[in-house]
Amino acid sequence: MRKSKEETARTRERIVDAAAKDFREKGIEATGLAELMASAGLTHGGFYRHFESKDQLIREALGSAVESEARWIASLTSGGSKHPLKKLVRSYLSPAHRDSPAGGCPFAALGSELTRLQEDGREVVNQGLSQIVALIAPKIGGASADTARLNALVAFSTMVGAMTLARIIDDEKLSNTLLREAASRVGGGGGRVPGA
Amino acid sequence: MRKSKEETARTRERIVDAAAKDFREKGIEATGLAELMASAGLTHGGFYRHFESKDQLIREALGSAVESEARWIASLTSGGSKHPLKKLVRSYLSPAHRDSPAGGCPFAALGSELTRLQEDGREVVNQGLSQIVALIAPKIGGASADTARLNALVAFSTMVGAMTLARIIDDEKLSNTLLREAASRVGGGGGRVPGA
DNA sequence: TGTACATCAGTGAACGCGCGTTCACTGATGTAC
DNA sequence: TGTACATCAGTGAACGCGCGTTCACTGATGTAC
Repeated sequence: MRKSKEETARTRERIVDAAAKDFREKGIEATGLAELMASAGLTHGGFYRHFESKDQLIREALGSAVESEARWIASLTSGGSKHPLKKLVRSYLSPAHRDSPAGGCPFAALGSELTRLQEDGREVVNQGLSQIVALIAPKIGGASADTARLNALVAFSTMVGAMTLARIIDDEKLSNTLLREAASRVGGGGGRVPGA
Repeated sequence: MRKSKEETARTRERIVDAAAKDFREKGIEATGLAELMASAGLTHGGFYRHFESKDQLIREALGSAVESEARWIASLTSGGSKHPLKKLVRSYLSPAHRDSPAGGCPFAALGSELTRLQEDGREVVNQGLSQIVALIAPKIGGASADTARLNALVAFSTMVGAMTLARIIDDEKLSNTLLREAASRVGGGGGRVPGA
């Protein structure tokens, strides 16, 4: 049953993608390898042909999730939009994002689990965070580049916290209101944004 | 080895307290019953004399953690303080709180795990959240009582998000700066607060 | 280009381990008279 | 108040189960000549 190099590479990618998705949906610890391999269309025995350990997969999956968030932010804030920050904030703090954590922000989906990561995983996540902050900073602005980065970090804190609480809150109306209000506080207020 | 009613009640409380602490420190799923009973000074076999299941303990421990946060907020914001909100925000967003999650805010310590709780646990946590918001609302103010509560909820979102990210961030200087900056954004800025 | 052999991706059973839960047992507490 | 018995908090061993990990095996791919 040996597979070609290309197919092997594609399989590996499929496992990382499934992990990035399952981890955000069910939590890292709560996701078993057998379950995860099944959602990549494989049996669990083959896992170790691709990875040394679950820890290694965690690192790669978190890296992938964080990178795809960065790409998502970059695509929303680039292009000739008049209000890139508003677009980003509204998209992030949308009910759609709240209701599908599997494809969304790993900081909101896994926040408290990320604080307990060991060194290697923390490094990946920290690098991703500073990348995200660097993308938001020029859109949010500030007296200096440092101030802009700090503004971006505080704004991102609000977005992560509001999304986490919006997912905890049972009352859907209150949850929606929180998202809307937090968005307006962070720079997503005012009129409609086309395509957001 | 039967114990008196009073001692039995104290033992039960000790288990709940240990759980409230261990859960916030290591995560709910990651904390085993044997480990938890040991930190209450018992062997694991006796657990089921006090609780029907781990799920029941989770509910009680979360209730306890959330209640003690409400008491903490109440004590900080009551009394004749001139700047009760500032006092609360600075205390919440302190490096001391960041460095000891075991005794701190369960929303910051367990945020993403709380989003995956089933019905009973969600209810406890939702009730606690609205209690906390009700305590902060009069201190933060707003055009109406509803607006004040919404302001409080958004402010709390920022606090939870900033604390979560501050715990993820490896660079201690940046982590401290985030806490300070988030505090000033939420109403904790300006000069010193005596006793905060 | 064709043949012979080594490699290795994927399968499915099995490993030890720690989990939540159950149980027989002990002996101090609580209760009935 | 004192005695006899039932209750039950806590212990420590054991349960089945699912976890991460390992392994023998299969057969298509890759390589050497």
